[in-house]
Amino acid sequence: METSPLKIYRKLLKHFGKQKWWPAKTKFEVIVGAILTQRTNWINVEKSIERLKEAKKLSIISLATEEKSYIEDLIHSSGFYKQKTERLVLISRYILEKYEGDLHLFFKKSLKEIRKELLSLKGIGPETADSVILYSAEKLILPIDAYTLRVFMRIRGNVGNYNQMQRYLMDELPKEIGVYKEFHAIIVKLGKVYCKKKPRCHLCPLESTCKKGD
DNA sequence: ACCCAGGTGGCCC
DNA sequence: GGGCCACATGGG
Repeated sequence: METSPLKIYRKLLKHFGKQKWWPAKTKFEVIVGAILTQRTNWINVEKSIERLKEAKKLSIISLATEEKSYIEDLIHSSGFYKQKTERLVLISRYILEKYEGDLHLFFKKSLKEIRKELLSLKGIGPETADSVILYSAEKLILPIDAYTLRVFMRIRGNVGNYNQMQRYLMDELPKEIGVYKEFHAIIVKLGKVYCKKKPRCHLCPLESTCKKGD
């Protein structure tokens, strides 16, 4: 029975194949998706992103200046649409005002600085910040989501809080952006397919290591 | 009619 | 530090 994160990662890779995250065309689209998907099914997020694109509002300048009620309408399908509109507008205005609307300028800063600035924005918590840093800024940090905590809880028992889980996994995994990107994506894939409330452990690739139940 | 989804902030102790 | 709640839609 092997429970090391790297072994688990390899097993999941073999089972599911590469996920090739993040599904977005631009760095800014990653940020928008990261905010919209907070506690929300990705299908609903895709609809919002499509609507933003059709309306030609998927840009820093548009989201920073557009009427909020209009953005609320465009992202309606993602739920929590008032909060999320606030969050999209806030980060868009931040990048516009502090970095001339140029994400590359923002991402030239150090990982620590970027993380600190993202976390200072209301509505950007650790997972959203780390997702933006990994998939948009493409720097070395591993986002921890509910699935990650659940999966490792089932395999190892108590896993601690966000920071402890993150430290543990980043310490165990090869320090490569590509690995981190795939690892996070494939854990989400596992969570979507198998680790629902009713575990289907007999089909799960981690069956032998899973303690079953939470 | 429930339950959940690629969280976060506010409040409480 | 952790526990609980509001935030809201759409699919199973």
